[in-house]
Amino acid sequence: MRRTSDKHSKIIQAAIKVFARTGFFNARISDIAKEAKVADGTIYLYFNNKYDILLSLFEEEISKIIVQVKQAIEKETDPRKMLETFALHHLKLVEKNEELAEVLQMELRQSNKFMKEYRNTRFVEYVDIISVIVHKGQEMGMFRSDVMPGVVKRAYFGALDEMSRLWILTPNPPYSIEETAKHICEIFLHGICTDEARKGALS
Amino acid sequence: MRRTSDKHSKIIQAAIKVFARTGFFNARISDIAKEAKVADGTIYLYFNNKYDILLSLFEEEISKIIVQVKQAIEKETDPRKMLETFALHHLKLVEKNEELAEVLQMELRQSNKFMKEYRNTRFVEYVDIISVIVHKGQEMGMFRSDVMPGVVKRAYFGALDEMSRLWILTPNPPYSIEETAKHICEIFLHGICTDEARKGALS
DNA sequence: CGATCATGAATGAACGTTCATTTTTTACAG
DNA sequence: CTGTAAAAAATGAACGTTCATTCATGATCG
Repeated sequence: MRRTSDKHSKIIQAAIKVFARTGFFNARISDIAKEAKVADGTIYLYFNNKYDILLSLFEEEISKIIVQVKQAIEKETDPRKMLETFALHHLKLVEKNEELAEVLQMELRQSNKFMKEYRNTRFVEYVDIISVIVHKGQEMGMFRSDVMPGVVKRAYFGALDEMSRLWILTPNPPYSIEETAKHICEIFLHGICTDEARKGALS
Repeated sequence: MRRTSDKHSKIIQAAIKVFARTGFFNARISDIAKEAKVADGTIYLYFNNKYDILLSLFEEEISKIIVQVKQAIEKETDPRKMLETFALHHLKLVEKNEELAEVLQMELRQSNKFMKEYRNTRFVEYVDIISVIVHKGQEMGMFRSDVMPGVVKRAYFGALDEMSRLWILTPNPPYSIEETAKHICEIFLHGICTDEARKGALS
């Protein structure tokens, strides 16, 4: 195995750039090769095909993210704080690595082919971080026991990911990442109703 | 203009089927032609190119949806009920027209390029239905004035759309559409915290 | 020097789009 | 109502480009 140059990750990093710029289908292998400063053929020494690059990219990068988020969350004891930490981390990715965020968000979902036929366990693992937190909060009597962790995890993830889109798509976003993370977490924790409305007529 | 057969919409409907099945980039014009029972060349009498089909599809179908949702919401007076109605409508699309739901969902994310270029106003109009409701609720003193409608609309939409994915991806979904719509709305209205946690330490 | 790694030109299949030809519709005169 | 000719609509085979992938050759390493 090449060690000194580590072509494998050079290619992955190049692919992130190119996929983010042009999208998976419009990306040429030759573009990735050029970006990675290797020959076209070299890519096929490290990956089976174009799709395999996308797959590996996803596996490797999301694994790193999962580790980081889990570490950050372990530092907290309050499930509410944990949820906020998750939100912050999720949104911060746009700031830290916009190209990766774009690829993870846009390209990986261009077709449900990816989600369907390839049992996407890594992705599930990521979203399950949320449901574990929710469950913990329920055990502590802090979160309502009638909310379904399986729904909350998707809703929370979906809400955050949609916000990510905003930053990816708009040049100068109207909200800061930190305030938005807090805001969304706050909404999920306490809802948008006023206390008066809360007491009043049924939901 | 041909009236009796209306090739335009026949092609659009065929495209929805084919795009849903294979995704935009893997879809062949010849597939759409076959599905619509027209010749390949005929498609180019009605659309400029492949991309134009996607664009038209998007515009036309989302316009119909907007009209329907707005009508349903106008019947309600309570903003909380309006939010629930929106959720129900959004999720119901998977039931009513799964293929369209799939296309709208993945192509929306996929073609962020097209969001950028075309300033996708129809989509914005759809999501703005939510922010209008939130604003109304705030004016009525029913929703907290410190929540930002611009964030809530995205979060709510994102949460719902992520749930849609569940039904599109999983053969036999664990939750019913109606209960999920209610559940998500309920979470956004009141939050997941218990009353005890609410009173306790800060958020 | 044998083995491993890298190269990039050549290959071949795929597919969006065009356009010469055919079919259908329309208009209208007898 | 019928015949007919121009216009409009539809067809699908052919074109030409684009690229993923391969592999014979060359470079580098141990």
